Amino acid sequence: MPELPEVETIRRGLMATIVGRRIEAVDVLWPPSLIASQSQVEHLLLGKHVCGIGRRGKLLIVDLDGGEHLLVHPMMTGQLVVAEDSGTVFAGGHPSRSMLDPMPNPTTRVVFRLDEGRSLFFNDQRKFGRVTLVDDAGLGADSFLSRLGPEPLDGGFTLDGFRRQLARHARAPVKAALLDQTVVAGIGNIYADESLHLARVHPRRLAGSLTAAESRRLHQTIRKTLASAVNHGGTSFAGYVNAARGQAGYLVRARVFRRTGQPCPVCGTTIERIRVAGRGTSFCPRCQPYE
DNA sequence: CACTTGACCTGTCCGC
DNA sequence: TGCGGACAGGTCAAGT
Repeated sequence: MPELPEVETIRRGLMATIVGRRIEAVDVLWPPSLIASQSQVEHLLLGKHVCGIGRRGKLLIVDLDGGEHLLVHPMMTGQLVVAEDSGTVFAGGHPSRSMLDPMPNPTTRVVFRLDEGRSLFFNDQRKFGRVTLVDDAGLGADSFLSRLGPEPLDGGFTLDGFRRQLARHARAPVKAALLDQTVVAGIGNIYADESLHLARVHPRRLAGSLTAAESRRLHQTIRKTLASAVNHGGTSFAGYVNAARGQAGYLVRARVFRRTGQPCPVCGTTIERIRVAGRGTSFCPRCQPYE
């Protein structure tokens, strides 16, 4: 469930805690989590310094000197935790367990031992997440990275471009289009529902059926919703603790996500839950009428 | 090409 | 109490 705001929050945490550190050892506890051969780990990873942390959509990019990069996709339950030998926890991500548990914990898949007594733990309860080692060329040619749509909080996410993408998916539910990472990068189930509610658009409306005003509203609410979530440190769930900022703050502000059966904050109508594009979907039947 | 569905996982919750 | 099944969700492969 880490979407753009959660990954951006992780990125900021890692900027403050592992940039400049050297990788001294890599412990692979569950091999499928790390897409890199033993030889690559030994020759391309060990001894390298972390020189920057980037992000593209929901993908975190750890830059190493020597032109190598670790692409981290948390998928649903992946988290990155930085801890010191003393036990101090510095940064986190979406949790499946409390990040204050001792590291490694039973969900730990890969451990990057760093200098100065620090370690970066990749934990992933459901084993869907991946850490992939690529070089500069691989960064550009990566099939996933190169196909991503624009960053929604950058100038490249224009209204005209968004409308063209909606037209391309004219016969799909608009929510399916929002979840398509080639349309716009970084939106997942939470912020799709939140953006659609704020824009007063029913999630099952066909993308090609939106009026000019509706697509303009949706373009705006995507940016507004994501920016707000980034400012609040992303959406947290039970057990999530970010040592730098405390509990991440967006969930209590959610308007429809995980609020099935509760009153809509705008009109008081009961929030309903339906299935759209294979995903659980919450919406307000009054604010977001199908017609 | 556009769009939908199932597989991948595992912890949790539900009904019997 | 225990068990089977549904559910959660991001991406990709395979299907219509």
